[in-house]
Amino acid sequence: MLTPAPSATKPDPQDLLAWYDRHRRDLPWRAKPGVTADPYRVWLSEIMLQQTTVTAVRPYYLNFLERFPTVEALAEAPSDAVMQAWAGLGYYSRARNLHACAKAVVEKHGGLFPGTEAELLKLPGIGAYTAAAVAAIAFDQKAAAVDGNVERVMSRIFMVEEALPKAKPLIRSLTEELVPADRPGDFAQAVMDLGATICTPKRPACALCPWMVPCRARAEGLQETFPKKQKKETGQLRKGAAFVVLRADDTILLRTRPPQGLLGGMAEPPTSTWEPDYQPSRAVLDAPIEARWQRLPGTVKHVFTHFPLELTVLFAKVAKGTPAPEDMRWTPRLQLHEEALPGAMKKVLVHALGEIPGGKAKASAKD
DNA sequence: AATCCGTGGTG
DNA sequence: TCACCAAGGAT
Repeated sequence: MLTPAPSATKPDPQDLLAWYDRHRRDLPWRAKPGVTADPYRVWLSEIMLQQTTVTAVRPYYLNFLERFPTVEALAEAPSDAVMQAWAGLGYYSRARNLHACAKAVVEKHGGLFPGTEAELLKLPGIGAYTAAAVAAIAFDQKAAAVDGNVERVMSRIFMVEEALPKAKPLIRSLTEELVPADRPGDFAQAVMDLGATICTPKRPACALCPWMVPCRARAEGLQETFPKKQKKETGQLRKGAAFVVLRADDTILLRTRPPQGLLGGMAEPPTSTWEPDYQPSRAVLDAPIEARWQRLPGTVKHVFTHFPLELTVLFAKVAKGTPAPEDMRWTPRLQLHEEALPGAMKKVLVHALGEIPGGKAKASAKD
């Protein structure tokens, strides 16, 4: 051979499992060592953890478990209660699918989650990753759960030059070959713990890594350049107006967004359309109700996945008995915290009314 | 296959 | 400030 192989050593799953036994994170949805996990809790946590940090999920998970202790309880709950409990966590289609999935498990599977990847995959809100994760963690199936952590770890270990997402099939097959037959669930959680605590996106702690020796990227000093990714551009700023109406009986005008699309099924004060060239000076023309509108100083800014939003807030007081326009309703100000209000809309209400009693949105007045 | 979906933390 | 990212799925 004229050129030496980068590394002939293969990563040993047992080395990772030994590391996991000493350094595993203690998480509320994670069963104690040697104990088989409850499928309902594993599934619930996996849905919440999709594209969401452990820190953000923890309080929501505990609250959900208290309000909906079993899959039956969740299936029987009204949709409003589920959406309200999810409000603030983001990606609200997850909440709708979560509810639909609970109903399907009760109606089609007698209240017991199916134990194979293929059957799990048929349920709403469960894709390739979650099916494998639940199968491995809750049912000891030899399944490869490939999430963002695993993609990062594998792309570094094997120095995958192809960019994501094109590299997904290759990374999946590389992962499948490493899943051990004896502890597939622990292996899945071990790779994710490694990615979350050692093999981090920036400044990975390679010196502490159980797979430092076989890691090809580390051998080249190029670990931080993996995984390669396609760039995506940030969206254009959209502007609009939000209308906060306070009726004399201390109620606020709200509506529910359509079930599909952005913030689907969530509550909000009425707003104009959101467009790049929206003129706030003409916002009163879009008002849902006739009133003496007061344009509040400053704006509310919010960043969605694919575009930033800037809302001008208009405020009005109206007389008791004023009827709500079509498809809108009056909610007592003291019950706003029971509404399924996404973060952006909480910011709007806080901007106009001050802190929401029992709410937990942060104020954000600018300009 | 590429786009659409929230939010909060971080360097 | 800002780009990046976090236990992805549906269409």
